Amino acid sequence: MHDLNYFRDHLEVFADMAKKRSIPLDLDAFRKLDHERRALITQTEELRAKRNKASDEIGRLKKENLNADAIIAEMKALAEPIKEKSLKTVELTKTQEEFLLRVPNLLHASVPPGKGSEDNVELRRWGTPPKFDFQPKPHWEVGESAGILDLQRAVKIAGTRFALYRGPGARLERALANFFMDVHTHENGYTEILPPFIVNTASLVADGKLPKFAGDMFHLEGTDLWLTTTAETELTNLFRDETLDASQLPIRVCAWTSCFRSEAGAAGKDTRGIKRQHQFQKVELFKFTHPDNSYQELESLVNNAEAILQKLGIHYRVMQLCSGDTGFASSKTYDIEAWLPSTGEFMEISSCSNCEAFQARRAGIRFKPKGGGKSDFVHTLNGSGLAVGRTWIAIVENYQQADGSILIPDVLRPYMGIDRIPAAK
RNA sequence: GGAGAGGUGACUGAGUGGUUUAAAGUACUCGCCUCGAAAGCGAGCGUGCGGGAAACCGUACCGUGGGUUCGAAUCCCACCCUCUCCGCCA
Repeated sequence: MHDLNYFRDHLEVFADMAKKRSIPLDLDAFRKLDHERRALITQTEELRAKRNKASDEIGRLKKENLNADAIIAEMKALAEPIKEKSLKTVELTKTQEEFLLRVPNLLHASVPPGKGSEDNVELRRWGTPPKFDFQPKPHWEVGESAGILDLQRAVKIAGTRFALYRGPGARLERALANFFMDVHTHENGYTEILPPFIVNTASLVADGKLPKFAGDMFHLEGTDLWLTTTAETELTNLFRDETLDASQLPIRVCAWTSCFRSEAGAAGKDTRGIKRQHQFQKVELFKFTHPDNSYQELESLVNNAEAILQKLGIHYRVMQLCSGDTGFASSKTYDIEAWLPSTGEFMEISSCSNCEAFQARRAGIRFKPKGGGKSDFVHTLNGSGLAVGRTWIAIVENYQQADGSILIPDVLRPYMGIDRIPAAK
């Protein structure tokens, strides 16, 4: 969310942002509402001031055993208009907040213009695609024939867009998660967090998921609770309504969680295989930083995520998202995309963003500057390090062999206990 | 799930209807004192919103939301959370 005073005084900045993101933003409606609201507040507070003064007077008169009936009668008449005006004020304030909660973050100056993913800019590539002397198969075929992926039974148990892994397939998912967490905690300086996988409404508003994206989540009926769509939500809310000390920054945390997405509106997209699921595992990287160096921290965050793919030996590219493709809460986002030989295309496997103070303001996460002075909002950064299920896909596709077996990359062998997943059980 | 106790500023903690703007202490910041420090003394010390060029003024906030009243931290109702005990349970 944006600071109300800044928003009001810089409407042209926000009009420009809306244009770059190709979203509608009715600033005239805001202007009118804001004007009306402020006029009403002034009126209400004048009446209240009058009443407060009279109440003091009544108290004084009563103390001295003097008659106060005349003033009391006068104030009684004031009660109704005060109530009426303050109710209207609350209503207008709510409308205004609702409006502001739906305004996306401002974009960093370096974000390239563009409408959608087709306008994202490729920054660099690492490695090369593996060479096959046969036609590489898609992951669901490799997985099903090796007996490590069972989509039919997953449908029976839960429904479409769910997966069931078996034997070394299940072990591979667990091995990847452990490997990621070990690298980030031992080599990259992140502290491991194991948070709840269910979050309340307040946490989602603070994170920026609500009110706008309620349709993308699973809501637990009759409660204030939702299944988490990403550990970003839990990690953002670690320090909600807390003031940190500047000397503590940056704080780097990571978490392995299950994530749940209803994928409403994704009908027909990625229906084959396990690329787009209602439930998947992800290792999330998260930083709370001083505003002065959040962009340096964004670069190292991306590098931390890239390091995983390098260790696994998977060919990838890093994209900078254009203005139209940058997420609601983000000022600047890099995507990492892993190579899939079956389609000859890259697949998003990580998304790393600097949200600047956008989430911190919603969540009330401040820091006290070193030399003292007024506290300010931290910057929050998040990124996948990496999506576990999609890395599973990348491993299975890139390391498949002509006989249907799957080689295990060296770094994963200690976690798997085997160097190859055999073709048949 | 049941019973009891409790939720007040960064922290401790007073405050059961009004002449007061939440007492006091601790911590913190500044000043005086000192060669320097401690102690002592003096002052400051919340957030949002509205008005104002500013100084500043006004207003709201004592878990949350309603209600009673001319006036609520204080009285009433509902809910949430924490602690203790019991029950259940991986």
